[in-house]
Amino acid sequence: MIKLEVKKGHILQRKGEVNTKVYQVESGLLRSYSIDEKGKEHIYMFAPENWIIADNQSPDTPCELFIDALEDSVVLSTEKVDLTITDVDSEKLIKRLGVLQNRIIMLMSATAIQRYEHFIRTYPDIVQRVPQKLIASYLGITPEALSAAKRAKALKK
Amino acid sequence: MIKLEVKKGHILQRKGEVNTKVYQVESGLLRSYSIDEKGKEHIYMFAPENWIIADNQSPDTPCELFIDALEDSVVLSTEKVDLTITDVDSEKLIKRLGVLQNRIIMLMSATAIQRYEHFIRTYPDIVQRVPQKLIASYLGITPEALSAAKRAKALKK
DNA sequence: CTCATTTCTTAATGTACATTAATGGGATTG
DNA sequence: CAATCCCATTAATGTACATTAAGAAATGAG
Repeated sequence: MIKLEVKKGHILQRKGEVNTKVYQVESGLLRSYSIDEKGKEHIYMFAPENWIIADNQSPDTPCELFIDALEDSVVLSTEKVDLTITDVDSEKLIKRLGVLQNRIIMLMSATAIQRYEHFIRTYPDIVQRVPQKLIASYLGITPEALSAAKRAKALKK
Repeated sequence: MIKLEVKKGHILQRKGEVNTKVYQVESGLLRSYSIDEKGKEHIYMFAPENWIIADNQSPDTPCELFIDALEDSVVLSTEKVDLTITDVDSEKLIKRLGVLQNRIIMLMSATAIQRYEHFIRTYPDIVQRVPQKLIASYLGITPEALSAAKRAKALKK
């Protein structure tokens, strides 16, 4: 287990690399994201203080995600193989499955603005800390679409 | 742990109920799905033989998903609270996180036809067993869109 | 086998969001 | 302080997919 100090913008993991590490955020903010064929970024997860972030692929396959720092951060890095079964908290894993389940249902059934409202309710602190365009990327839409959706909503009131 | 024989079409769990059970499929095929405000179904997961299916919410909150049988099935039903930590295989949970991760990335970055091709590669057996409209529902599109996408693809060849 | 039901396909139209491009406002750095 | 960069917004146009409706094909029940 190694403690890392990472500067904003530093990339901890790249897609295609063998992914053997799990990162625990002590302070700051990390994110994981994919880049599609057209070069567009899609944020998979934000990881503020006390969150764990990693590529959920088996350790012997190349990973799908990039991980980098959105703020100067302090991170504990652990080798996946060093995590014994007793270390892994099944309850936390199940909780995360629940988060991903809700995310998938939202992506399939909710409009952009509904997903945005759900996000600011669920992660009010992150909204304050990152630019809107990154939230749009998490929601699966463009910053322009998010901007337009908020305007349309404001007009209705 | 109870063994259930469920007929095709039987609903094992409804949205809003307290969700205390985990189902293990011995034979047949189950699915979990949500129904949105407009009454439209969105399939979250197919569960053929040897799969485990459940709502990934904590056992004290009302569940998000319906679970029913797409074929006559035999299912082992277990109370979540009866699953001790030693029962839960962390490795399987992590593998499932990987599956959900890929699903989310696909939903955010791939077109309908790309998601379809990924699906038939990943679950070739399920394609044979369920109508196309259910696969469309899993992919997050309408049956009409899937039909059109396949036609467009065939024309290109 | 026959009828009824479900499923698949096609086509016309509608809509949410993407793309592109331009503009102005903060923030950041030399 | 000026120059630059990043970010948010707006508008025009484009596109993927939804919706609606109809008919054809497959499936299932009696």
